[in-house]
Order: sequence, then C-alpha cells, then structure tokens
Amino acid sequence: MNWEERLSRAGWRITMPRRVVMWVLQQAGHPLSPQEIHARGRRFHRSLGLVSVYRALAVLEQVGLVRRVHREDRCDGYILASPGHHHILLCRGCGRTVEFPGAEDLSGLIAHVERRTGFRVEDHLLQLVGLCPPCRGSRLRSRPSGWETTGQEK
Amino acid sequence: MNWEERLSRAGWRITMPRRVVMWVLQQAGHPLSPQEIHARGRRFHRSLGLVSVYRALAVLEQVGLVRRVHREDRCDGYILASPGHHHILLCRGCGRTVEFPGAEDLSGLIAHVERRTGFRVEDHLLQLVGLCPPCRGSRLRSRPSGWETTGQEK
DNA sequence: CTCTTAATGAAAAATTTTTTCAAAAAGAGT
DNA sequence: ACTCTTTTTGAAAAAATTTTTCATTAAGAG
Repeated sequence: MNWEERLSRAGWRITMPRRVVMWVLQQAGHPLSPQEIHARGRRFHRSLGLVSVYRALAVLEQVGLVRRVHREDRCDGYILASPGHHHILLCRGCGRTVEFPGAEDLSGLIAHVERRTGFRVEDHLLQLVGLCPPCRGSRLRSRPSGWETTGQEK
Repeated sequence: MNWEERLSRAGWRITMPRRVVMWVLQQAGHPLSPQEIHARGRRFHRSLGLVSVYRALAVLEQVGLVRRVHREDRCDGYILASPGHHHILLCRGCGRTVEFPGAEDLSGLIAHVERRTGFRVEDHLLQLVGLCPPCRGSRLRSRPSGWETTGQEK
C-alpha cells in the first residue's frame, strides 16, 4: 500500500503540499527541517507556504509516514518513515539516514529495567549516530533487505 | 566530587544563576524547560534573567552536569545528570525521571547494526517512557543502588 | 459537474532562542 | 580585605521558529 492510500484511508485528503513534502523527503534521504523542506518544495510548487509544510508534517507524522529525528542539538529534522516501528541510524558525516527494525534487541534491556525500577515501559526512543561506509572512506557494502534507506539511493 | 568542583575544574566560575539552575533541577526531579527553570529560580534569586538560564544550561550540559530530555513533542526539558553515560526512563504519568546505566545492553544490538549496515556506531540516544510504580497504582518497591533518581526523593 | 468540507496561503501573533553591550561580580594575586 | 582582570550577568533588541486566524481555494463524494 502506497502512502497516498494510507493517508486517504486515515481520512485525509491527498493535496499538493502533502505530495510535495513526501517528494522532497523521498529525494533527500536525510533529515530536513521544515524550512529546508519548504525551500526545496517550492521548486515543485511555487506557491507552497511554510505553514502548509508544518501542517503537512503534523498530519504525515500522525499517520506514520514521516518521522521526527532527534539530535543532541536540534530536533526539527524529518525523514520518511518506513512502515512499522523502526529505529534510526544517522551518519554524522553526510547525514544519511537508515532505519532499522530491532525492537526485539531491546526487550532484554527493557525487561531488566522494568525489574529494577518497577516501571512499566511502554515506549522507547532509540537513535544511533555514527559514520556510514563512504564517510569512513571504506568501500560500500551491499545492504541486506529489511534495512531500507530512507529516501532515494544515491 | 560535587558539581561545583566539577564546574570549577572545567574552568567555569561558580555563579548564582548556575547555582540556582542546579538547585531547581535538583528539587524538581523531572524535566523542566528553560522557562520553568526561570520561573522557579526567581524564587531564590529575584533578578535571575531568562538568558542566564539558557547560558547556564549550555555550560552545565557541556560539563555533563545536566542532560536534555527528548520527548516526541518537546525537547526543551532538562534534568540533572548523574555522572557517566546514562539513559533516561521517564514516567508519562508524573514526569518522574530515573536514569540508568546499561550501555552494555546495547552493545549486542549495536554490533548487529554495524555488521549489517557497515556503519561505525559512535553514539546513541536512548530513552524509555513508561509508568512509574505510584502511577501504576502499585506499591513502591525499593530502588537498588546504581539506579539513581534525578533530583530529590519525594 | 456541484456541493460540502477540508485544506491552503498570507499575515499576524505568539513563542522560543540568540545576540549585543554596558554593568556587575568571580576569583586570583596581592 | 583590596585591586585588577576576565568572565558572567541582565535587559533590550533581534532573530528564528511555530501557531493562530481567516478569507479563498480545491479535494473528492455524490
């Protein structure tokens, strides 16, 4: 099911601003701020307003098509979300963003924390930051399936 | 070593605004925004400026005495940091924040991710959100050592 | 094609964060 | 304690970000 269908089924209309935001994020492959999305989006859709970018992001995030990226200094970046709960791996060199599944790998840690604190853990926020192969200067390896790059392959 | 010593050794002066920010965060035990810190801080130090709160937070964070808390909707909360790299467990009921060590528990996951993506992982951001014992309505359990509550025990 | 309702864009308002700069105060050395 | 140098402060202004308002436009169901 494509994003338009998902959006539509969730009761939202397929509009130009929303389409543009999706296009832009698709092509970027790394987190973009509302400002950046707006700037790039205008190339496709001249009259695009910044407000609409904010509104589109809010809707798309709610539907799970877009994800906010949290970095130590700024938290205004958005990337395309692959379906399901994924985590984010961010290259500090080029900003390239990869999502990966693996909530399972956290279950041990979570169980441990629950035992020791008495908390009931309901949700988590996990992001990894590092260097991608090109930025490390090493040769690129094949990327196995299930590990999708957010956005277009370069 | 207390925080004043740590700050001092890092080359910073012990000033009233910095002291007030530490006091306020100590007493709160849950994330506070600069605004909130400012409001509470004025009770101790009438002339405290909001700007100084921002500046104090920047310095204290850099020295590792204070940590920023990332939540889905807002990322402007700060808590006292216990020494070392800890993770944050946040109660969505009362906001109570507990830090826990456990970078080790992530090493498996990180190794896995590195193998599959070719990235070299350098840092991570992990936060858990859940319900603390009081907010779940259950009896409070003892909190083992090494699991410190940020701020004052209630 | 029409009609209803959601969504848009522009402007204004509200918030949040940063910059600037003269005055105050930390703290090292008398 | 007192002096001196340098950092730090607080206020105001500026910049940047996000939200609200509202008349107009355009989705998409019928």
